Amino acid sequence: MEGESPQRATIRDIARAAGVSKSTVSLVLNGSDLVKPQTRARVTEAMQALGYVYNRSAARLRGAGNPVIGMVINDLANPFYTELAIGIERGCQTAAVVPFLANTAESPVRQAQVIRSMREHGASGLILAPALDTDAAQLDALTGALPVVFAMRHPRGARGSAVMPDNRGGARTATAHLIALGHRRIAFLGGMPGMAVRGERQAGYRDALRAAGIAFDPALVADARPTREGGRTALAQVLALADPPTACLAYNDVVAIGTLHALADRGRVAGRDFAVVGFDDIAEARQMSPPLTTIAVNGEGLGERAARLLLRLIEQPGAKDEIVIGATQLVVRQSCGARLTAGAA
Amino acid sequence: MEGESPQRATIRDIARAAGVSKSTVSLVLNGSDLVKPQTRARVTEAMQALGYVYNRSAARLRGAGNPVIGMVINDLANPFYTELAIGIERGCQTAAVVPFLANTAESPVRQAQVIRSMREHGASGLILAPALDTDAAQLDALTGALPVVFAMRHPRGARGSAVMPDNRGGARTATAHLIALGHRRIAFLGGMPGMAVRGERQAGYRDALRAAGIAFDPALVADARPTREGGRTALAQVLALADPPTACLAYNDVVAIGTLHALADRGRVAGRDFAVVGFDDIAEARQMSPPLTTIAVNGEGLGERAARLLLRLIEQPGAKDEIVIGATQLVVRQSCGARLTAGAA
DNA sequence: CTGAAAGCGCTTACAG
DNA sequence: CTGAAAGCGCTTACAG
Repeated sequence: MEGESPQRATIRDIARAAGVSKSTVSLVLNGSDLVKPQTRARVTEAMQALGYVYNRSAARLRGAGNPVIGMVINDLANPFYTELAIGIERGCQTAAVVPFLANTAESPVRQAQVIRSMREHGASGLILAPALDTDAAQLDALTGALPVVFAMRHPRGARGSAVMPDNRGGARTATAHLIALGHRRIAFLGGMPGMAVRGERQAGYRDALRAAGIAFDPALVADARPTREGGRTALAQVLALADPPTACLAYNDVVAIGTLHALADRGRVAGRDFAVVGFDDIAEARQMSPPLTTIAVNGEGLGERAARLLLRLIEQPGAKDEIVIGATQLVVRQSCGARLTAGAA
Repeated sequence: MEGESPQRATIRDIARAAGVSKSTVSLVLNGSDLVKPQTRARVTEAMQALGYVYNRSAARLRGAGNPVIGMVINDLANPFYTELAIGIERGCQTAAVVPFLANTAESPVRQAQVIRSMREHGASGLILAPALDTDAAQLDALTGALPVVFAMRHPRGARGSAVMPDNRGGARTATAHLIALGHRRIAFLGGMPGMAVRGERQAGYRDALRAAGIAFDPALVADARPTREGGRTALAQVLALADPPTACLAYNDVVAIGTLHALADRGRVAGRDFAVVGFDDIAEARQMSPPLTTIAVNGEGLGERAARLLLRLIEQPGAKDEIVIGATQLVVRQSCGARLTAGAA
């Protein structure tokens, strides 16, 4: 039954065993209907008996078979990017392609290495959540003629498609929500200058302020690394102000969660003593105490769309690059104090 | 400069351009010192000019070059497994190998598919954090003669190496810590019956109870999915007891974090009103409010060791399988109330 | 429906 | 030090 051969069985081994030619075996492998059912059965049996496993690399060398793609993620330790990666992987499943994974940890140097490596390993396309400070020109040189779709960030000037959420619109909605709740001094917390995504979210924040006739106060934006720790320090910074804010929009959920913890440390409760709204809606957001109000971006969905887009680009070499902007949605939970304030209003 | 050719340049293109033979190009590619420096320079220039990228698949077909490996993860959405994956990926970097990634989401069916797929794509070995209810015999058939190293769970009877933490010892230490703090009624929260890792951790918990002469009370163990949500429900279950516990050991950190949130919801503060200890020490644990006392397992380190072990197994086909058990360490923070109780004692 | 032949991009002896 | 030749496991026309 098992008959595990020492060497991996090849197409010619099974041809010999089934008493047919290599071509015939290849035909059944590819599901051709040129093969007589009886022959096909003999071949299939032989494959079972010899424990045959198809060699896709050999097929690909000859120019056939499913592609392999590379996913290059800037920060897998951030739950949002994990969700993105899960979505990409799922998008690949349906097409029976298997993705390479690399985590660059925001290092452009590492990023260059892995892109090179993935190309050498035969990746037919790349999904790239680019590292901070990625140089567009260098990237173009690296990716060559390969289809690439950027996720979340699109390095200015780089060639390629992209899928990202409506950062500006989402931030505008979130801020408007806070304003509707009666807040006038609203901080923008976390993220570092130069982060493109943060720039967009901050623009949405200012849009909403302007629409409500609230002057933008630079003292209310606190830079910090986009981590839980960053959220803590950013909150501390604005709370120390002479005229502190009563609410904040966080750069992302991880930062927002940091602020929630920092609030708890001070014995203040989010949603009652201070309003916080996040961005991303990672799985964790719903689980917090109090549950985090946030802008849902659907990271898995974005990942899946990126995968599908890339697969299409690979299939149709002439296809033009595309930018897809995913819709966002305000998810009201408790950290913004909506119910309380709404009830009081 | 750029000269991106329509077709990918091959070794013979660059041979022609440099005025040498294919063999010579191959030699410089592999860093042989049989090539005159001047010749090497000419070849290297030609590679630059033609934008040559090495085709590792072709090399591997011929039996050379670095391997590619597959990492198959049961639950990438759990931060612990993300850390494991990051470690694996890092372990691969040093050896210049690139890993395939698949997330099985605990589905043995999906797991079988991806293993097959990765073999077809030429993976020379597998790191497997197996899905629940993985059938050892079926798995053995799937992995064939391939080196495999299991991470975290080793399906009973399956062939392969493994790297996992000292679950029993860690749980024993954690429980003993709680006992030393004065607790007598200590719950074991989360995880489902049949999970191997949970069995080990629970055994350690009972070891410590026995050593302290505390009778094991089955009412104090609450099954629940190993998620934040599971942690909430498990805590609710034991708190509803007539004679509720004053402390708990959670199956893992994610569960522990769920209990922390559930406590906060009830206006109780962990470490003062109730002691909680987790298991894994994911990055998040330190960030909680209050910070989570837990058993550090070093997920990234485990992943890195798994990668190294696999690489060694691939390199030395004769090598025997190995089981490596990683040491664990109690990290005392605040959720166990150590300082308070210790001060009071 | 099936077989013989060429070739994908490399590496590896084997000669020179 | 460098070149000609065979072969890794497949697929693809091309004949029969």
